[in-house]
Amino acid sequence: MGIVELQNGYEHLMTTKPRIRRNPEEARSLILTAAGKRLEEHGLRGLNIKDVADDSGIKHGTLLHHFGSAEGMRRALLAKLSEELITDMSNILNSDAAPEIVFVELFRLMSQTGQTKLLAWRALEEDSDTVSKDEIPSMHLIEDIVERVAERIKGKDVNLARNLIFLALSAAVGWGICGPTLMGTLGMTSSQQDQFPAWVGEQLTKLI
Amino acid sequence: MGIVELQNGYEHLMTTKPRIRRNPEEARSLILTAAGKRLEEHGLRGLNIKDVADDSGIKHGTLLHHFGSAEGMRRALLAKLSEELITDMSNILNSDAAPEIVFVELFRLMSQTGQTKLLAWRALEEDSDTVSKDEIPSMHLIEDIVERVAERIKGKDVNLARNLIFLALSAAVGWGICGPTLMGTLGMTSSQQDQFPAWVGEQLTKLI
DNA sequence: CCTCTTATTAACAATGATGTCAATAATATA
DNA sequence: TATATTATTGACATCATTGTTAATAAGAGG
Repeated sequence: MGIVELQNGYEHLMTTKPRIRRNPEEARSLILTAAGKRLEEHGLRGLNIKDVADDSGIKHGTLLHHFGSAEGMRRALLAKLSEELITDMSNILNSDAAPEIVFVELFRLMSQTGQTKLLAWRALEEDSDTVSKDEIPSMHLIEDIVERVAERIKGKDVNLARNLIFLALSAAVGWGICGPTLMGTLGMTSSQQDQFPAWVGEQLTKLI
Repeated sequence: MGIVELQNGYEHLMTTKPRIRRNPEEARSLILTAAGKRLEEHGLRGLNIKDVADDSGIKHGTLLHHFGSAEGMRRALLAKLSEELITDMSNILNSDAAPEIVFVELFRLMSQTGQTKLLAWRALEEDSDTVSKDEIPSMHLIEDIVERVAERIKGKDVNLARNLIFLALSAAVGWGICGPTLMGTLGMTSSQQDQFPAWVGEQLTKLI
């Protein structure tokens, strides 16, 4: 770094600044990781190519070389985070754990600020075209999960299973998005707040 | 408008452009209404003072005069929308309607894109300091509502009432934020989707 | 060792958003 | 009517963000 910042008149002594040359996947990965951190810590305004590039230790021109445009970078991040979220959800729903545990885990997952911001970001993206279909990973296994839950229900009611899963998911999402705020206005103590996920699990289990 | 756009050399004929002078509240109201529309239709990027001013039929300098800064305008909008949402929620919860109806109404409220974007926006606002406490309208009546629901419960279980209300609210929020997307990946038909709010109402009523 | 590809970089250009300021005019108030 | 207040406006200044380009150098493959 300092090598190139010599006083004027000594340019002939300047050593060319060494370059790190990464392969494309590595560069893209570095950038998207930094971008994800920025989204968590600084919100959407943090997702500009200059700051993301700085955090990744590269120049913003290089970033543009890899993603084409600032929008391109953002869409890539959106796709990556969406995929990760779906994977996490699937893993939880697909586990052998008891229903109550599953619900608590779902709530825990959605409580992470990263997931909250991801969902909020997606909700804010005005035209749904911005998120092209093929960027949303398909969730083949979800049908298996629905059936597995259905098996625990008397009469193997698939629709009931689907509704229950959806209720759990949307409650978890709502909790992640504005749990603390709502809790506050509802006058809940923090211990009541902590118990809420478990309580939901307990109640929903009753509906099975 | 056209009056001032005469050819050069005729400036002496120019009539001074008439000015509309509004009182401050009216001006602020005009601006925030336009801003709200832009948030719905264009997302966060639509909330810049130039576009909002254009939509309100005023100059952006005037907007700055009333709100101090672009951030000031956004915070004012956030406060206004939050207040409206809380009011709407309170009205629904406070109505005499049967529980199932109440739940359906809550879901309908949250399905409006305006509410979705509001919540998403709030979730994205990085530092919670940005939303100062006094901008969130207090919800005194909520305690009354909780008690009224509790009266319908055997044993007047206030905590149960609170939890139920919160479950309904967070499910409605989750539905508003990513209902369609999740529904799609879960393989629900559109008629199943339409029935979901009513189904939730039915189920939650069982828990009373 | 030579050549080709391309990741990387600095410097610059272009655009957009935010904010400042002095002048003006509408309205209230004396 | 005369004066004070302030909402309004255009023109300008500033800053941040995005994008472009030509030159450079790291590494792959011959």
